[in-house]
Amino acid sequence: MGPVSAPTVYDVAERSGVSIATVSRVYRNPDSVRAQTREKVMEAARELGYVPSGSARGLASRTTGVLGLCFPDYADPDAESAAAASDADDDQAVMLYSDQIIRGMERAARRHGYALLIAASLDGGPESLVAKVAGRVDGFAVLARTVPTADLEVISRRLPVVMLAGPREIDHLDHIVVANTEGERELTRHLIEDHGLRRLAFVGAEEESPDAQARFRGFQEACRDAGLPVPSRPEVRAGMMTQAEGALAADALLDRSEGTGVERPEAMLFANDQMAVGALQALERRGVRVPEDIAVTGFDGIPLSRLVRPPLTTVRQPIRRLGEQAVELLVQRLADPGRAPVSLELPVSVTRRASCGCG
Amino acid sequence: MGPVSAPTVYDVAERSGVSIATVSRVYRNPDSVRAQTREKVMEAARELGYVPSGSARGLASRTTGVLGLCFPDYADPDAESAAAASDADDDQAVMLYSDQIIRGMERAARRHGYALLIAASLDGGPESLVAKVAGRVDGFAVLARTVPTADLEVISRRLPVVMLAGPREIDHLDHIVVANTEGERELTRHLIEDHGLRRLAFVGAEEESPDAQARFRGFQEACRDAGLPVPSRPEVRAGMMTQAEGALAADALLDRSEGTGVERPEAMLFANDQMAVGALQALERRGVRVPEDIAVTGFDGIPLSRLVRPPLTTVRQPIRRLGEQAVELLVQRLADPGRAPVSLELPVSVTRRASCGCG
DNA sequence: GGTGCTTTTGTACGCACATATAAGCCGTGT
DNA sequence: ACACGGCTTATATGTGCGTACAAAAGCACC
Repeated sequence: MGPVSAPTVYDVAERSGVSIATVSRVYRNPDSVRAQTREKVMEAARELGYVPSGSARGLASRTTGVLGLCFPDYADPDAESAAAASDADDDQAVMLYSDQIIRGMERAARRHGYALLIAASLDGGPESLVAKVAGRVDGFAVLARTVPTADLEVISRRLPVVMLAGPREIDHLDHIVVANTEGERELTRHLIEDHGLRRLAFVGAEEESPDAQARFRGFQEACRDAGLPVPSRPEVRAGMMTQAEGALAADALLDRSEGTGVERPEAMLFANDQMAVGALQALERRGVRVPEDIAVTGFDGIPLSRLVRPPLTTVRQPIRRLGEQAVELLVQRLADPGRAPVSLELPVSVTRRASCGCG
Repeated sequence: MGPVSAPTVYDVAERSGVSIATVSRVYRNPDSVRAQTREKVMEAARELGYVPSGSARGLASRTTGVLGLCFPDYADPDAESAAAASDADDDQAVMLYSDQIIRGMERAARRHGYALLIAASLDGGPESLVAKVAGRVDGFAVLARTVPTADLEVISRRLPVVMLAGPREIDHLDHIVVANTEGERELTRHLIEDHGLRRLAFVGAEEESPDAQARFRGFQEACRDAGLPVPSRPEVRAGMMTQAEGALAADALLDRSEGTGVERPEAMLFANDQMAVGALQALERRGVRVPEDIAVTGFDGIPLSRLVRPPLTTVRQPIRRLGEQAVELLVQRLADPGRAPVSLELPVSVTRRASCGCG
């Protein structure tokens, strides 16, 4: 039958003829209760269908055993049928990214005995989802730009918060980024030095994406180091870092050179893999060969990047590690709330595949 | 500053000169408090860094606003460096599956104002992760075979539980499955009738996988319907439904026919996409062409299936939908605890691509 | 049977908030 | 002057469990 009014410690205590303290001990520290008593209690609990109330425990013990994650979900949660039915490509970028963080955090959390509470951020009144999460966890991670800084300011005074993959908006928070700039610089250097390419076009994204910005900086640095002209802004800016936008960007770049006398770029460097994959498709449609006619690169190292034809040269980003590290930082800070704020930069690595002309 | 001792309603009430009840109202039902009073309270809260305690709220209101998910994680959580560094392929099968459920549940949960608490199941004493989750949520979903039936029996008497993708172990629970048998039967029929294939080899998995079993039943039925010999067991059984195991299975099948005089099968039907993808790689390595020399099919319809060469004919399974439906069932049952147990079977659809000889 | 310990169990209070109920305020109508 | 009604806020109690401290029960030994 369905759930009935929930039994409490008192019910179990009464049924097994002990006090509530003993019932509590059986669950929190079984060894502190004589085996015989423990059995009595556990049997009564089984018979009654007793499950300890997490809320009551949390209240009494002042800890929840749960860590949280707030991430953005660009997809409209109401557009379910369309998205689910077609597994819309446009979703994949964000999805893969946050999914991997979730998985990384879940694993690391489990190692430390925590469960994971996740919520895509949503703007709202004083009762935003963020506040809800914040009240139910011992600490949590926030993907950049998902929670208003003002809210974070308040919340971070009450519990540990670690900021992921973005600018450090609040300087007393722990903070993790990946080496976007270094990675793109190294990738660009590879194209220039090892493949002798000169006319490079960087495809960025909306200005607000700090990742895309940092990667563009790396691109600039490599150009400068090589003595090439240093563009002050990306050649093209996509709106959403999706496959569709990547295809559009590639088309735009080619159109630009076909009509006019401008020479076609020798390489397109995309701010992420999704766009690069879309570009590969667009190029194939136009009969432009990769890498013979033009080199293409991405950034992130998502699984797709290895499976497309040609396999995509990219910069592998340890996304899952990002989630794991977030948990580690949270756990460490819970153990030592007083320590100085930590800022980590996770290393990335250039993955050379066929799309740039490598093996 | 690190987190300090958390301010409570009392602190906010005192600072803003109202009672704690008013503070509570401001958060739970802002409109029930005069705007002027509300502002006073909110400002005090901001100054103090007040965040309502989810535990206390849960206790007092007897609801948490959180739904849960228990799923299996076959990966060893301690093997972090190896797995994270290489993004091991072997992980992907499970990962994609549970990740999609997580995403589906998260979206649907958010639509209904819930957050999602996730935990990979872990055996343990009376304090297993499952119990922890159960105590902190208003209801939760369980992937088949992740929680001992005995535990579920107890927990389901206290709160709604919906069982996903597996046998209905407890008959008073809500339950969702996908049409595994029908899907594989239809797929097999397609190979037999439309491509004229006769020597079919089904690659299953460890016996305990109910999904693989159900799919094999569909395979059997199609063979029977077509008047072909009906195998009583899969041609090969993989251990883990991973790419690596799929490759091994493909090799095993080919080796078997090469050495001996046994004719090579005309088609390999894998119990899931991951194995099929691994098989494609193995076949390519051996110089066996797909679909000219042999047809290959999968099951699940993961994004990869469309990207591999050749694109994989498979059965699309609405995994994300599974998660969404789980939430819907939970929400409905929370609204009406008395209603009869629901059992859903989600439809699947055969996706014909090049790997079977289509298009 | 009593003594000095150790182990096991019980009592009582606190955790932070929700909410039912009561009280207060203010303007209106009698 | 007083009762009334609608709106706002305060008081008091309940929520289920953890735990310090106290009490009791074992237990070994004299």
